[in-house]
Amino acid sequence: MRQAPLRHGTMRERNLAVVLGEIARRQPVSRARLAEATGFTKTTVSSLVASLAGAGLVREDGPVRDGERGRPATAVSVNGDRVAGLGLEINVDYLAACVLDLGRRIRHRHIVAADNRDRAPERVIAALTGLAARAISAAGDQGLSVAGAVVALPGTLDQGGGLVRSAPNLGWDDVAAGELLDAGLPPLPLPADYDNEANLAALGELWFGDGPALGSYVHVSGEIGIGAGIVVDGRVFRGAHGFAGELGHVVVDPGGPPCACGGRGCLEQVAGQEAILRGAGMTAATATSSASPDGPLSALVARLERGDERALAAVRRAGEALGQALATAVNLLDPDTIVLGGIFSGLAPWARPATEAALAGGAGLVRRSPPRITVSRLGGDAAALGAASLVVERVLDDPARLVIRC
Amino acid sequence: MRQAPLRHGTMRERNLAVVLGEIARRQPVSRARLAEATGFTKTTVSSLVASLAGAGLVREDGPVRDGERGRPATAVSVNGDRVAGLGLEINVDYLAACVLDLGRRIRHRHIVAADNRDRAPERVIAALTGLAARAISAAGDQGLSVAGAVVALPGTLDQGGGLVRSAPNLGWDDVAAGELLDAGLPPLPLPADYDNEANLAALGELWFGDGPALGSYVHVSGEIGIGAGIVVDGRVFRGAHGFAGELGHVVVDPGGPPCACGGRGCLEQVAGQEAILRGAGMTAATATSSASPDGPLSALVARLERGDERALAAVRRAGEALGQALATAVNLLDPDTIVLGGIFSGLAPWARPATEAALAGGAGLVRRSPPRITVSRLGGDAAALGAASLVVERVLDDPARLVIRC
DNA sequence: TTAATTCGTACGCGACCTGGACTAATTAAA
DNA sequence: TTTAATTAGTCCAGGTCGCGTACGAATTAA
Repeated sequence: MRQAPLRHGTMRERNLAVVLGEIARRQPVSRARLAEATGFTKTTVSSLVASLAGAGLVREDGPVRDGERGRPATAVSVNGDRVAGLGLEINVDYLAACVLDLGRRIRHRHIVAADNRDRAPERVIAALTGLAARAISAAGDQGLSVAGAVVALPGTLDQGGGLVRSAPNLGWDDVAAGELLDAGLPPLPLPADYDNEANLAALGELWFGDGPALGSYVHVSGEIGIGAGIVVDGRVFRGAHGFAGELGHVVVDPGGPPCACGGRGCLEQVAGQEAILRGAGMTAATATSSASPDGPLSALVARLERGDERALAAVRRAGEALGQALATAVNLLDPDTIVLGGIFSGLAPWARPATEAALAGGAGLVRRSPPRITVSRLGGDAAALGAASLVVERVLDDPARLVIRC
Repeated sequence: MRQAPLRHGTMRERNLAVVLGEIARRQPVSRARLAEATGFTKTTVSSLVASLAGAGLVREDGPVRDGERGRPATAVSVNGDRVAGLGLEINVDYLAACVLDLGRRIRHRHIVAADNRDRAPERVIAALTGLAARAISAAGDQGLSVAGAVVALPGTLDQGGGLVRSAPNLGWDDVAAGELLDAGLPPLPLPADYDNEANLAALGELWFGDGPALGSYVHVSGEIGIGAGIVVDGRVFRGAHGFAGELGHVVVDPGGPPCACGGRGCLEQVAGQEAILRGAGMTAATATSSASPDGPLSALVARLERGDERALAAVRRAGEALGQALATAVNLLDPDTIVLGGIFSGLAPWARPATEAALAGGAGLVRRSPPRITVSRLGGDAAALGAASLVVERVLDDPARLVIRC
């Protein structure tokens, strides 16, 4: 890997990030403690903290009387009241926006139901930029300035960002979503960025679920299709072109039904939302005609709770197929943990035993124990949360860009 | 990811690596050109080059008269005559050692046939350290000093390095190979390191095959078992515990024969060397009794060349199964290229069409085109080459460790 | 021979971390 | 209440290292 030349300025930038990261990790912490933790001298820490405080990223909490003898320390912590990140999400049946302050507290959260299937990209994006504008002004009302935005899209993106190669569920092909959004969003200190919904939902899990304790993990995020976000050491694994993690097209039944991707028996054909509903004897019509406000899925859950045998069998079958696919993923990716998100978090009580059994059967030899399985507690806008988190993480990872400005 | 504090010394270390890397990339190159390429001033480049030259890593080639007007440049290039890397390999039926100079030229290469199945680890390692000692003295005879060693082992290793969790084909379980080797190898400037044979063979491909043009790739390295080395941006992807890339246990036939890993229809059971031989009607006895010196595989190849229908069908079936498994790997890992190594490089003429067909059928939707397929041209000691390359790469990546010493 | 051009080095400057001395604020002991 | 001990944070001199400009060296073109 080609390394970048280092000069004094870069050194300072990195060290700002080091200290800010340590502050975030230890929250109220004295300069002296920071000096110990980082190995810098107290002088250096003071200078770095002063720069960070000047940018409003860090705040002095006043002296702390901790009972120890000696001069009391002045605690330093991340300033959650000045800088924020904006997360946006376009999905098949809703739009979402979410503002997170630097302490990763949710300051604004707005989900709008909207049927975006086959709607013109321009109109969808216009609606989203409207949401974004409201979010930014809501942030401003709380004294927060939005440092940047990340947008979650339900499709495969071009590596660089803005170009949506194909979002089958939206009916989009080669849509320059990045350009449209850049034009519609107000200018922000950090450039806007775009990523796959599955990847960002996975990151959401990192910051709002079990956190860094997850280690390396695969986050399954199925809605209509089935995707997976692969996170290794806190970073999303994207592969060479950003298409990694297409769990939905892992073959679990070589003789199974044909899939739009050209294969047969892809996981999506067996464990996708439509397949489950079909298996449970619920046509799309049955499902939508039911009085459930949250879509066809809650109707299914209702049947499961009632003990409907057909529904239970369909979900068990889906769980088993998911476990088979995950066994493959475990053999290839070796994660610590599997996180069940998307529809599978809601179906976990019924699907999980089958998933675990299939997983244990298929990934045994090499690793002595299969990975832990966790169920996501995040709601539908996990990707928007993850997107906003990513902005926050970027600021914490490279605060220099804001230090110069502010 | 936690970043390390940066001080002046670290800055210098990195910049040494930057300049050395640029020199390696542009081979005979003037200080002025280096200054342009890196963005450093000429002064800084001169200083860094002087340090590198002092350690014997870099050499002045004398003035170059290039026809341009102005003072002629003095070309600087990597000094291949002072520092070398040692690669070692333990495999089921041979031991190998290989010395590479900093220019990645092979200076010594030695393969010894040895049946290491169920031989005591101590004896195998004693034989290997003997090979290593001979390699180091051969290097010394050429004026080279060996900077470090990397050892390739055919099994799953503990993340940290030395501990072999399980090497089923050797019959090893929880063998502290690292400690045994550290005791037997002479002390070298860089600490010895250990890695899976599949990972190192994949790296060998990077430096001796099609090179960095491969981008991100999956290198299939089947001998008895089937493994894969995953390389992304020039680095091996190891997963959370170093067990990533277990392609051999991807399920390609859910109802297929049981595997030692607990699953059914693992790729290894369908496309492993034994399965192919069995499918071709060659018992282990037939194969070994045949007069082929290079093991059962060349007997198989002989039959294939003769047009033996049973052999052809078995290899086609294996190729197809491999393609199915690779389709899954492509969906999850999104590589640029697939490299067929191990037994599959020899069988490629017969297996490849089936592999390509299965791959194209199973990984279509998301990526518009399946990845390129390449056949490795490296021999059996690919892993030893990769291991030695890794030492060289470490020196080039962080020359500071040698600059201080020498 | 002179001008133009390019290469590499010398020397002073500035950025930034280091280290020890110093001041500040508190607790424990006298 | 005073004094010693302890801990926090700042100040200032010092060192490392990259930057920039100037300059000498070596060559080609005029």
